[in-house]
Amino acid sequence: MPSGETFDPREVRLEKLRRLRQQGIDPYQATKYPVDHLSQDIIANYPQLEGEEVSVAGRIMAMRGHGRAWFVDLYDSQGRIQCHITEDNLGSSFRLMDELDLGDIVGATGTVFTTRRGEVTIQVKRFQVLSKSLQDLPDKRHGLKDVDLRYRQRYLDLLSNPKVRETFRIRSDTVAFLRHFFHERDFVEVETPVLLTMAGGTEARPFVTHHHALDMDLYLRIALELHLKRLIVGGYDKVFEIGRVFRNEGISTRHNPEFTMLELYQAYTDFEGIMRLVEEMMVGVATKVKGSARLTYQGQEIDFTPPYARVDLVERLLAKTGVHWSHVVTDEDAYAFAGRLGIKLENGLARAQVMDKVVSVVIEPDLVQPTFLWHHPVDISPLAKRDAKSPELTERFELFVAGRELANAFSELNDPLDQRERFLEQQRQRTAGNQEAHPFDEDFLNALEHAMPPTGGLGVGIDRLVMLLTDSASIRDVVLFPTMRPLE
RNA sequence: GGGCCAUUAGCUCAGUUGGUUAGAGCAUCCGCCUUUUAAGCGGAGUGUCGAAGGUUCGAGUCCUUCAUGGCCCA
Repeated sequence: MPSGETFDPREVRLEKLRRLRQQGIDPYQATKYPVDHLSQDIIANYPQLEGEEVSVAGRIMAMRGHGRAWFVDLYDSQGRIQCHITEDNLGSSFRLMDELDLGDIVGATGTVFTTRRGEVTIQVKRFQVLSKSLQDLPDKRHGLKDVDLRYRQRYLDLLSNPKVRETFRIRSDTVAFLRHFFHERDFVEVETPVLLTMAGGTEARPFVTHHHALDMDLYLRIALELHLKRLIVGGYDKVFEIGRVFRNEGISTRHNPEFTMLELYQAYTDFEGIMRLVEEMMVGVATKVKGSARLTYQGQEIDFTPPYARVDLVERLLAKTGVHWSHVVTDEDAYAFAGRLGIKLENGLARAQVMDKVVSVVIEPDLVQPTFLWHHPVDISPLAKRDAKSPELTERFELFVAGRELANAFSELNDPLDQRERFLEQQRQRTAGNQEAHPFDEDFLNALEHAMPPTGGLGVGIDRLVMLLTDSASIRDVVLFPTMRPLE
């Protein structure tokens, strides 16, 4: 290698940057470019735009040199537009092409024409380097494949894998649809606290943080439920929140420590009213973002056309195992039951947790088409209203699709004395060592004692919904920056 | 937490039974080329083979530990 030369990509690009600056061109000085067209709009409106001058800007993703001319593929937010840059048109500034690299951001202005091969192209009259890239791009054919790098350097994943941009566009469309859907139905969108002195609303281990000025530990929320119900007590009839919740548990293809929940509460309706709302919501969102009520998830055809099947939890468990829920009384009974079914479990779980696990193994995988699993026993539903005919059951349902829980809903428990009893039971479990047991929330009880109207509530895992809509196998494919261990 | 798998050039990947100086395509560098498009032609070859130990005359390859990720189980 001759002295002074280098093949190190970053050094080569830094050298080009130095040469540009020697010519009085600072590629980071531009503050704007008069963009008047996007790539696909030019292609779509070609016949009208032929011969017209347009200005575009974007990233150089490919360059094909032909002596005193270049073809450059410029990518903007819509996609690709080809530019033709010739010495005839550029004159002395043509030599700037020697200092360009793949990945640079440029603005180009010129007239629209088609090449001999029929591709709509901009005959560039002038161009400007808007930002110089000092790093190589991922492979232009294969994109970025390394899963670890895709998540850690999502910007490279996005700019080299078009399908990833599409996934997150669908995520944006999904959330936008839901907001519109609920605003249209007179729900009030609210924001409730993330930092709490106790984390309730479901059973999960919270993250703990510390407030220095108050010198006290605070918990990150694990659900939105208890604050939203306080707002129903406060007089709103319909509220919803779309927000991040945090659960301090394992990481898997279905679990990220932080994820997005939709929760809503509607006064003067019950879980059957919420079922109808869920059916409308699901068929609506699928139609909006996929163009159809039917979609394919991991090879399975899913049809969101209502009405959805309803499966009684206790009856289905009896049919599948020959055992009635009420005959499993103690923690030991539950472990023995699970053991007979060949379900391996860690030690130290309470009966309700064991039974939840049994249900997830025995019943849930079969629920491929949208199905409401309903009438959960009260002992695994500490915030749900009892079924009037069978007080050991609740007016609760979970929506399952492709064998996975997508939504959880119930007629909300508004009997403050019953709620107090259930918190006490949870407190007993906590004392017995169940770290996920629901905390005792006196202020929430106080709210209920001021009377909460009969209310239906719903929680939807937005990430799992987006997984379905984008046919994504892992939650990490629908979270832009999933939680990762740091390197080193 | 357990099992299996992966980690080789900037990117995507080969690398045989342990055997010479570790390869290909893209990207990069030099030269030619004014309607190409996986442009083309000629030339250059970039590396802590994830990390650290070990076995061996000899390790990308075998062994141990560790790191990160994936899949399955919990």
